Amino acid sequence: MITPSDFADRILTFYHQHGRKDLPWQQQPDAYRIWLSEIMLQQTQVATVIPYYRKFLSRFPTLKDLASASLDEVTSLWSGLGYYARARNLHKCAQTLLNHHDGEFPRTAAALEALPGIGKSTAGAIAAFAFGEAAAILDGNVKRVLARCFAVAGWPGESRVNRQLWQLAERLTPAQSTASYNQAMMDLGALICRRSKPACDQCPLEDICQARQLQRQTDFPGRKPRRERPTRTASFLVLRDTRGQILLQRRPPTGIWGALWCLPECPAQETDPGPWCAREFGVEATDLRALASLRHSFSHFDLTMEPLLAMIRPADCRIMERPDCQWVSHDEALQLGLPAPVRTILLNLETGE
DNA sequence: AACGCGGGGCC
DNA sequence: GGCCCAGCGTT
Repeated sequence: MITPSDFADRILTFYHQHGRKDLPWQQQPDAYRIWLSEIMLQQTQVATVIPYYRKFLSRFPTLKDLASASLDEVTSLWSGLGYYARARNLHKCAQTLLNHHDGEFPRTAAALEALPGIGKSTAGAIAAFAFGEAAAILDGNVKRVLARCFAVAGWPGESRVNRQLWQLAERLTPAQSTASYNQAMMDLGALICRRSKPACDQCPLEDICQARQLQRQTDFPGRKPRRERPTRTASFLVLRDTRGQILLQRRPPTGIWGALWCLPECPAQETDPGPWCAREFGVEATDLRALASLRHSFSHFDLTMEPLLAMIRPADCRIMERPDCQWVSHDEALQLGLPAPVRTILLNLETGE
């Protein structure tokens, strides 16, 4: 079995030869930029994150700017990136730092982990990249590299497997050059030790990788047990007044699309959306017309969305007075924090009529 | 159509 | 500590 120091040497050599050193958040690697990028990189690939990262940094150059922004503005910039709890936690974390930490990030992984949206791996990444702490990380890339190299069987979602991988990660992470090592492990997972078609001939661990010796690379890490995904259907109302304004409703603060602006969702059991509209919003919807339905998948169910276009009678246009609702123009709507499929429905409205 | 991806919240 | 929740992009 390879010694931790030989392992780290190989990874660091790989870093110097092939590691990514030109990512946007590596240019001025302060804690704010590292944190922002790490939160975005949870569940999301580098290529997707880059435009969002630039947008955020340009609108919120400092932690203070982010903390003093409204949640609405943060979710609006986050719109389309998914897992919106990350945006809520990002905003909350910025305010916590301003209010309780003198506007500074704590400098240890242990203290970082206490902040909203920062778990063990993200804490390790920030501590290592921003402050040089010898903290281990275990993101999806590192899990794949370690699971293959050491043939760790089982799905990392199982706590036994997760513990084993953390133990390996911590044992192998070097006390020096930790940031380069961590970056290299992520790069190795993302570029070489890919989920499918790993480029083993370019891997610095090729000769010691147990999965490769077994010719079973893609069996590691073990897959998440399959579960069937139910399908739900719901109608979403595009209520338009005579001036072409549209009614949007804010989602509850947590849960699906939490705190985002959405088209009013008419429950599936409502056979006739007209009366529901009258009860719920006190408006009379006329000229109901079905728009093209779309399928949207969540991690644990599929949603068939059936958009319904309806007119609001002129007399009803402004009777709507609810704090969770607003009438907006088409263009204003697109500026808000909308779930991706709602954005699609509104964009189709322009072209698809 | 499957798969992969970190963390929070609840019990 | 175990279980559920969550939204995209990629393959």
